Amino acid sequence: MNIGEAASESGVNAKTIRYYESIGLIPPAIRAENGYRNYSLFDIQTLKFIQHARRLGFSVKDVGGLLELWGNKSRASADVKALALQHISDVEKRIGELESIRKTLIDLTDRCHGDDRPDCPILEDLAAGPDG
Amino acid sequence: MNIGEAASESGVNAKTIRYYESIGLIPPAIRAENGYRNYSLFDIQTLKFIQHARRLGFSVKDVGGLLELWGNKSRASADVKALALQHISDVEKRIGELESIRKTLIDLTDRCHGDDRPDCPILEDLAAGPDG
DNA sequence: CTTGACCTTCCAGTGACTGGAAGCTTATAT
DNA sequence: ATATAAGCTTCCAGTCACTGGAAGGTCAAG
Repeated sequence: MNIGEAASESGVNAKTIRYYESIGLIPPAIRAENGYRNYSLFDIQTLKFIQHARRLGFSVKDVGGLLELWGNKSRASADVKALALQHISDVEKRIGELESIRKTLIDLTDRCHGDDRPDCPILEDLAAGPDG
Repeated sequence: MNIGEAASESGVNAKTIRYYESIGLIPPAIRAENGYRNYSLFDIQTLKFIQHARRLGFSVKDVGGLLELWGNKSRASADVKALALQHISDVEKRIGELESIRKTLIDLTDRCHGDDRPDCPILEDLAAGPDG
């Protein structure tokens, strides 16, 4: 399977596949006689795994760790769970930050009349800061 | 005021201040005879404004727009409000995505026993995909 | 036999900084 | 006075995870 087909099968962009190879996330693809990369069904499976983990917000580095655990028959599920739990905690932290930002923004926009008059509490508060 | 003091007064890293100058977010600082950048209280105010807007997750480009509106006496508050409302919608979208990711991750980790046995639903589901 | 769709490599750009090197200037301690 | 440390300058490189584009080789269809 050429890289284009591998891309559409796995859902990972061809350019991204080459990129993953270049950073060592996946091993170098076997080449055909013409130099084209050749992918097996297992490679597609790996790419899909990567895609799913990335969609869940795992960093590429974390995905590397997950791939290793995935390929390692003797790994403990505790290792995987630890990585996932840490990621959940990161995600929750980020959600909390965004919620707080959202609250502030809604508060600001509620107080801005939003017409053609020039005075604007949003700008005033940005100038004054969170406590002003 | 030198850049170091401007940094601690405004809360914006000295390196970041130079960066903002280099990309044109702030005008080039006036220089002292020794070549050092010199900042006024108004500059500090501007840097604080930038810092607050960045903390609320506005992109640097958006901050540029806000700064313009802030400095433009004839601007309409509607313009500011529109920018803020768009940003709220972006933030909410991102929160939604993260919530969905969080749900999936919690579901996965709940089903992973997390001990020293090697079988792990997290890895299995990452391999199988969101529907598998 | 040519067109167009693939594939290859390599380089550059994105956003928003951050780190570090090399070389000034200034302030402090002795 | 001098040594040292802190602070300033510029410029280049690296981060993260791609993405776009140029220049060129290969392949299948009309």
